[in-house]
Amino acid sequence: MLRTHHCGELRLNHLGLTVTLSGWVQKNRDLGGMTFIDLRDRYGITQLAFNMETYSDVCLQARKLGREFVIQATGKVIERSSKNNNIATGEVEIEVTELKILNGAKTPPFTIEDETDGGDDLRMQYRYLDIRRTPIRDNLVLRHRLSTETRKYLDAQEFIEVETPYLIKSTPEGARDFVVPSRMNEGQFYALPQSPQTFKQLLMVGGIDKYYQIVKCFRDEDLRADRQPEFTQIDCEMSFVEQEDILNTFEGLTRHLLKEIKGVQIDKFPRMTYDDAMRLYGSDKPDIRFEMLFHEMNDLTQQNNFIVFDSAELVVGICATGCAQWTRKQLDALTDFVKRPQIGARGLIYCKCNDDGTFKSSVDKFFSQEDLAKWAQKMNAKAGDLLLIMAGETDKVRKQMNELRLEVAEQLGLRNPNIFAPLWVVDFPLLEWDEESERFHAMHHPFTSPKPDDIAKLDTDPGAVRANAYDLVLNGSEIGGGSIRIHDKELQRLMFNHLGFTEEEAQEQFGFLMNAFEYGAPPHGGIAFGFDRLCSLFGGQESIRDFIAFPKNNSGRDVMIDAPSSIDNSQLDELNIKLK
RNA sequence: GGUCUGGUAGUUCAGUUUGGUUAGAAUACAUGCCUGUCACGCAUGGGGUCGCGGGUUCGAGUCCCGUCCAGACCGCCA
Repeated sequence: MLRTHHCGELRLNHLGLTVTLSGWVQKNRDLGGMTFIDLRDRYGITQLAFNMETYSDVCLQARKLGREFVIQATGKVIERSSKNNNIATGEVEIEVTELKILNGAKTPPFTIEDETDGGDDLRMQYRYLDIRRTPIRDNLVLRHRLSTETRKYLDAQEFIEVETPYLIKSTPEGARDFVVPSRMNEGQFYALPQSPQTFKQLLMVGGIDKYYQIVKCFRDEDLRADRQPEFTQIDCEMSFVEQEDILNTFEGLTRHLLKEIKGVQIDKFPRMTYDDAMRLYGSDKPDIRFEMLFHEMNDLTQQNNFIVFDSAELVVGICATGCAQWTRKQLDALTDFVKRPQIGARGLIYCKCNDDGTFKSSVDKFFSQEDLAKWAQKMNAKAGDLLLIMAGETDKVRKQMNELRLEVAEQLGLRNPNIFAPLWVVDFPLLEWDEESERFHAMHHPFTSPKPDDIAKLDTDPGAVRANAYDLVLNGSEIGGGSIRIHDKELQRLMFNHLGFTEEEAQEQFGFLMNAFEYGAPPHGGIAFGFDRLCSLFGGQESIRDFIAFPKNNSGRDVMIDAPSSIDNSQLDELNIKLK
């Protein structure tokens, strides 16, 4: 037997027991007459003790053990004469009588410790060593628990998990597809799914009623800290439901996960329309852990000969509570922040609400104390608060102010990862104007149903048509999104038509779905959660990479296995592919 | 496609602003000493293509141009 116990379980009540442990050498402390070795496995660390007086052969052997050697040690569990409260097994140690090296190890390129000295690049190249570290292992355990609890909850709600194919058909809508050549069908290609969207709808036509799948999806787009080319969704669909049913069911899932994994009880999931979210937060995924709402200030700021305000479509401000004492340097840094090309604001106007009731603004030349007092009143500011104001084109300035709001909140420590504030954003627009192709695109996807009241506007004012679409936002991150789908063939045809598909294109790309709708498709809708992002939020981190066992780097490469890579000519020949 | 930051010992970094002696620190590693360590301690030692290529200069880790790699972001992600 290679081990009788693991390295995290021995306690005082095991005293006297002869045990065998196996694991990795975390650290070797050679004190001369004595040697201590920290033996590590997935479950913890147990100290092995070696004494020159009692078992000199074994002790001499132990002295030579290097980091990350794989060893097996047998001995008696004894109480430590000096205990270590920092580890769970710190009251006992093993008096080793037999020691066997199961495998040697080169010195690792970085230290296998919680605070490693290794950089990202190196850690990714030796990811199998990185995974030995507790923080990474904990993340993978968290991910496992989240998927387990998700399955428990959905199973209890009578959802069934159905696998859908990975080799499917490419469609030009949406993100770029990863493409797989077909050897047996010369010149033809599969695509990897961006999501199982059409298949889950076909499962509804198939009468599967409540479907879910924890499933890999693939998008060939540029990466970010929270975006990988292959990622995992909790994909769900239900039949005979309205929006309300979906929101309730998946609010339940989120509540369950927060309670089971984080021990957080959230009773209310507030709801906000897309229009309100944009107006009050400048974002379709507002972080509502803190207030700092937008205040539209056009009425109080325009026609005052201040050209920046007078020429603006929107003047909008936020109130940073208690920040009136911020220095010129801090305010200049904020101004630089919004003027960075990524944000692109022209400038930032501030007004300090001093403790003595006076106001100090960067536009004192144009506005009197009375004017500024009105601003403060409108923005519910008190003495000691700081007003931050930007002006410009409505869409742009909202976006810029959203960035500023998040930055200020960050500086004020209001983005606490241990606080969870979920929010439903509802009534998304159905269509979105795309400047590049000069046509409307589906904001969600082309299977999303319009609000019945708005269908008439499809011809007259397409941009104003609202959809039965919703996002679940958690702490300013979109963690899920879905919609009530179209189940009527004629309406689906109409949608494709409005999205600029010809009859033939629609038939060629989505004929299978429209045909299915002719055979009794039930009303249905669903949602998909970004599982990696959910994991990182629950783990309190910005990047999803350390919640994925083997992630890709910034350029979509796996630096450990060195993929992607070229393939040899015989493979290309077989696939009938010629490279340029 | 674009913006920004970084690349110096096995590793993490300092040094680059203002070019000039033998490129440093910590940690890791090796050797020796040490019987209660747990960030063990002490002593000694080895370890460098300053990402790569070109240029300026008497002289380049340092300045200039190009390029590669990594990270963050914008575009993109129905």
